Amino acid sequence: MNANSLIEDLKARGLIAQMTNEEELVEHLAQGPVTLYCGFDPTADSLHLGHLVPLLMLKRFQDAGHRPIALVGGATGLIGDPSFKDQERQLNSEDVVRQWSDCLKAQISRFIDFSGEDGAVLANNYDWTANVDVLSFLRDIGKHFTVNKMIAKESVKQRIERDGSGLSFTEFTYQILQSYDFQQLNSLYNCTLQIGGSDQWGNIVGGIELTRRVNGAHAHALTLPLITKSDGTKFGKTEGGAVWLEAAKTSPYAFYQFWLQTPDADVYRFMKFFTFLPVEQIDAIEAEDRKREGRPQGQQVLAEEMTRLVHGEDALQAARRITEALFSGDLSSLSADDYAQLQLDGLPSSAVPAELSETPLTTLLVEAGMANSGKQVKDALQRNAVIVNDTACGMEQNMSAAELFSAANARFGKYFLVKLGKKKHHLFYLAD
RNA sequence: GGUGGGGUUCCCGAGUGGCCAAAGGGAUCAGACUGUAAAUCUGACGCGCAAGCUUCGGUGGUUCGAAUCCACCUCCCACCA
Repeated sequence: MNANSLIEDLKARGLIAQMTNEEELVEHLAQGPVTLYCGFDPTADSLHLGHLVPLLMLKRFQDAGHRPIALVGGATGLIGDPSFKDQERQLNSEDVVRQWSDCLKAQISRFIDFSGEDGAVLANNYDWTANVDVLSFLRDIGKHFTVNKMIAKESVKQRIERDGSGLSFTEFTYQILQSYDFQQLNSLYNCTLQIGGSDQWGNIVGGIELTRRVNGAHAHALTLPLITKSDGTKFGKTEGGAVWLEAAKTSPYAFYQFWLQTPDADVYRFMKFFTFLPVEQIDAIEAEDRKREGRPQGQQVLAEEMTRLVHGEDALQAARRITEALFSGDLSSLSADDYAQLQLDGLPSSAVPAELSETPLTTLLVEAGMANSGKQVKDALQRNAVIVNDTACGMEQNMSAAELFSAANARFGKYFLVKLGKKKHHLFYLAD
């Protein structure tokens, strides 16, 4: 893919929010492989969906022949980025941040190819920040920043002007640190492009300026749009919170389901953002869906692409098997092996407690993690929305757990598939 | 250090002595309708199957009774020094 078509493709996908001079950037990219970077601060032990777009963007550039640097913010993660945050954040301990940094490194490696001499680079800004002493920092770096400009940045303006919040000097300094990263990466790797979410524009531009002043080098910026949902709610959240890229935190099945439930109004847009399918193909799918009656195929395609990309082919197949079994409506067709497979595939499951005579269903299902409180289960019971092996249960069965979960009622003498509402499933099994 | 304003259930935000587990909105969950979509309508929404239990920054007090009054403490914000 040549430089122009890369940018053209990104535009067609709606993946570009802002760029520094487009012509210059296109020309720069055309002149040969460019080294670019994107930073990921360790704010948790896993990346989540919000990180995926920039991460994949690095991959898009790599696929187009450029060299990405994935920067883990071992240093910046200790400070906290105030950009567009309405509150000061809690500082995390160094140990925790270091641990999280390692987690992120492992994840990032799954998406980008770091092998080979010209392969991608995995960097950590802790390496060039930790040993800078205060005086050098203030004299060599701080001198290039005017507070006037720093305050004027849109990303911190709210915090400075708004009543009821403040901005600590610590967080205020963040933009200098990030600028320093860019300048360092420019020196170390001749990195000339930084990408990031559109909220990073201010920080990136700061880095461009510092790079010019200190290194005399010309650098570029490209930001990605914030992913929004058509209904205005926040993208990437489910009942359980963020959708993580780590299988242990968000199972491939849950991940697959998340994408499958994408609203029609968002699905084609998301396909352009998140998948590597050509834009024409996505447009074709959309056109086809428009013509067909009933259920569109977009969500299916999106869910498969994403699950395969993040968790791999095997995990995708497992997620599909579970989905097939649970939503086809016919549980009687499942064999004993199928039940065992569901469990292996990652359907949430737990053993039936030995003594149930005193345990209401509400408690049992809450303990299994199917609901947050007994009230929710009660609500479902009152509407006959709790189904144990195809038997709908009402409030009057609440104290009948022992009977419902008896060996006599178990499938293959062992399994109980419990459904709460339409979408929550849990496999109970009798312990041997 | 001074003065003033504020801290209410996941979030926003009413509530100034009983009728308050606490208005309203948002988020969320369930039901109907559908396509595991959206929109709409219905219900739930501190905890508990229930009896009942625990909340309104903290502690102590006044009172038959406090989120509401008093004292002290604490945190946040604004202005002043």
